[in-house]
Amino acid sequence: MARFTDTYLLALMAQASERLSSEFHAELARQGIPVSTWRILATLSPDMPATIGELSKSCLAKQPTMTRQIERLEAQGLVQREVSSSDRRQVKVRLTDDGRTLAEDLTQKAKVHEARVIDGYGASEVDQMKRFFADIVAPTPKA
Amino acid sequence: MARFTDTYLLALMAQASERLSSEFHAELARQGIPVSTWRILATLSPDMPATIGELSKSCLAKQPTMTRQIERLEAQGLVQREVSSSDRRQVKVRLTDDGRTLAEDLTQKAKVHEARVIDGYGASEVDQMKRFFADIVAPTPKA
DNA sequence: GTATATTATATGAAAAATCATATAATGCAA
DNA sequence: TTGCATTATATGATTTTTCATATAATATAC
Repeated sequence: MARFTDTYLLALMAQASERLSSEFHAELARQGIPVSTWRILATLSPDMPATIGELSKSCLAKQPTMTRQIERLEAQGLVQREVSSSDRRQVKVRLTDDGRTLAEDLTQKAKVHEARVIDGYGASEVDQMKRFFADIVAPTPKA
Repeated sequence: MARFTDTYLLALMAQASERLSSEFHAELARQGIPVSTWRILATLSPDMPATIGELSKSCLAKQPTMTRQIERLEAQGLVQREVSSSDRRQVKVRLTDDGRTLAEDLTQKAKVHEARVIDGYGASEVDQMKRFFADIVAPTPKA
């Protein structure tokens, strides 16, 4: 009898995701950058402000965690926050110039890594995969 | 210009993985079971001992984290540990009867949830996906 | 408009994860 | 065998994350 997790889709998917990311995460570690910080910078790149709530969804963290991560990044001068004018409950987070510089460097490296990961799979296969994932994350309404 | 993370494969994959799992994780939460505990129980199911190192890889946690999670589960009577006879550095972790009972209940629910997630995709598409992920997790040696 | 419900973020207290390193068993070379 | 590198797990100190809940703004019903 095999392990349950050897055939359970969500376990395979989570492990595959982790595996594919791990080399890049090691590169981040060499630069002293936590994965959680990378996710925030990547989400705000190239210059796309987001609220705490949007960031917490996108970065797979709970809201209180995100509030505190943003506090840290703000203290490091990588992001700045500002109350949203349309809804004063919301906090809009955006990259500072320093943050943008770092984010551009990292996203560039991420693209290189992505190309290496993708290499070996067919372009159409990769495209199909991206659409599959993107549709799960933000489903296109069915007709 | 779109967000970097809207087209970055690894971000899409991680978010899709999280999204698909979230409903089941909510079910776990209702039973007061942390996701980290679920991952361990699932890995040891149906009755497959594993070492601390194997568990930490499978459950996406660092080794010191896994040591402490296993301490907690042992205190709860869900798993037991034993020094491996073949290599006395290793610790073999296995489900107790109570642990197995809980794990069987949860894996059953996970299968039901998986079926619901899969529903809507073609069987061959799902199969292709599983093979794709499984091959990333445990690559089959190339000829 | 007022009261009530809902939503977005913040925060204190507690739990968990992580880093760096220690300990101990094994493998390997000479 | 001895010595040295490697591997597996444990642990102290610290940082992060999380839970529960507070605060404040907005939406809704009346």
